[in-house]
Amino acid sequence: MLSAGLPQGAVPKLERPGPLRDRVYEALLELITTRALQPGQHLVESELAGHLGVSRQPVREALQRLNTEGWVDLRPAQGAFVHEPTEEEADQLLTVRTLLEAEAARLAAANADKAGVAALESLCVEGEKAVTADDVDTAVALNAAFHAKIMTLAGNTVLAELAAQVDRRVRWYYTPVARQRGRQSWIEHRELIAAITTRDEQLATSLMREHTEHTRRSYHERAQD
Amino acid sequence: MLSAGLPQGAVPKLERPGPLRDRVYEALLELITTRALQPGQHLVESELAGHLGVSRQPVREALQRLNTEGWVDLRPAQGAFVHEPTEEEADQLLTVRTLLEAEAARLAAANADKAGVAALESLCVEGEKAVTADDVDTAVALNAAFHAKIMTLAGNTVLAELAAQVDRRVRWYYTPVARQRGRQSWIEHRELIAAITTRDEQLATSLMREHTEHTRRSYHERAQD
DNA sequence: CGATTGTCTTTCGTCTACAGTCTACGGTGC
DNA sequence: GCACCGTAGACTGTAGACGAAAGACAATCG
Repeated sequence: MLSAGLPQGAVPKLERPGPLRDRVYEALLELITTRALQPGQHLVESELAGHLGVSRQPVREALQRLNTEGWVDLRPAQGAFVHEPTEEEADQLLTVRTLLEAEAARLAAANADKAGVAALESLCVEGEKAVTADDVDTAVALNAAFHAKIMTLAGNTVLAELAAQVDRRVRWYYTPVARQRGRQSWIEHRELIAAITTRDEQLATSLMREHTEHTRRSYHERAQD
Repeated sequence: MLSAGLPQGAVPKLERPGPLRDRVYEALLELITTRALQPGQHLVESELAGHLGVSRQPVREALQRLNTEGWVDLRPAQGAFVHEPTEEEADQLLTVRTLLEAEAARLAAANADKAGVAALESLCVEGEKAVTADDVDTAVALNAAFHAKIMTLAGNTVLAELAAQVDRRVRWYYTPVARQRGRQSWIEHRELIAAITTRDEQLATSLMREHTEHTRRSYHERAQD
């Protein structure tokens, strides 16, 4: 017996660094979403490589992935540029997000079990707490977690992956808005939980649709300021 | 004036080879969709590189892109393997496709102009011709073109890009089915055109939803054989 | 006879080097 | 003074080489 004296599952699995390109990818994505790298900025491979302490190759691979996912534009023989969101694109992206999220809500209503609903409620409570405490960062994170949980409950992997990508970009475009729309958002979440609990697919769908549409409206109102 | 004696837009744009990785990408995608590379097969970089007459680098970049789009699985420190579709995944993918296509139909109904409808009708006529002539390959191609045209008419770039990816994978999974379901498919297309012409968004949505659902049903019936 | 360990091959992950191409700037002619 | 051309610099695109990890197989020990 090899596993004789070992503390069951507590073996840390020998945390491997994992492919370098992935870490570069995450680092760059972080830099982009936090606006450290601004839209339109020219990303020079050798610069990034030097700055991150790696070679150009992993940087290239990360940039290519970012390109396919719409974060950077890769102009041939010229290099990578941080994608510049347009009004139109943001709107289209939100349309798609509404679609995906609404479907997820429907599937979640169809599939959710007690444990799932309990998890949602727990997140909701935490979220309301964060809003009350004016802890915006936590509130935003919990909001993302809430939507992610619904995706999980929907049980559709393909849908989840697409939604994850779209969601992240939407959050990028709409960060200023998301930070405003705190309390109302969690009220709508509660209604959604109720619909899921009672297995009302129709209601869950339309609630989620309304919910994301509210975000769109907030954005356009804000844009007029 | 530089463009003085030039035949307007007939300048061949100086056909540049374009990034090598893209051509490798297309080549590999072709090989995968045509089953020349079978699901589960181990793709060795150096082999592919030698076979295509290029270095390993462009092959790597193409593989990474194929990975993010779900065509191959990239196991760390082990290499690329052609993705193996599962029943469950095919079903989930079709669910998403239904969503996206239905939304596209709705938007197309809202936006389509005379020229657009005319183009759809033209494709429909061609498609029916191909079916009558038992020209399956052409019929399949025209079917894809029809759906792509609807996407264009919808005018949502983001939606179109997602749908293009999902569609291609669905076609991969369901090729055996798609080749069966010829004539009925084009009848449904005609109904859809009618709905778009009359700007009936509701009808267009539900028709498209039914249309893709029929494909799912065909698949499951066939799976029972 | 079975399990384990050591080695060996294969293949990936990363780095370095070189050639092609685009951009920008300065000089020259009108 | 303005426009055009030529040159230089910088960056990307591609190729080749080296080190490292994973899997397979055989030899060895209990």
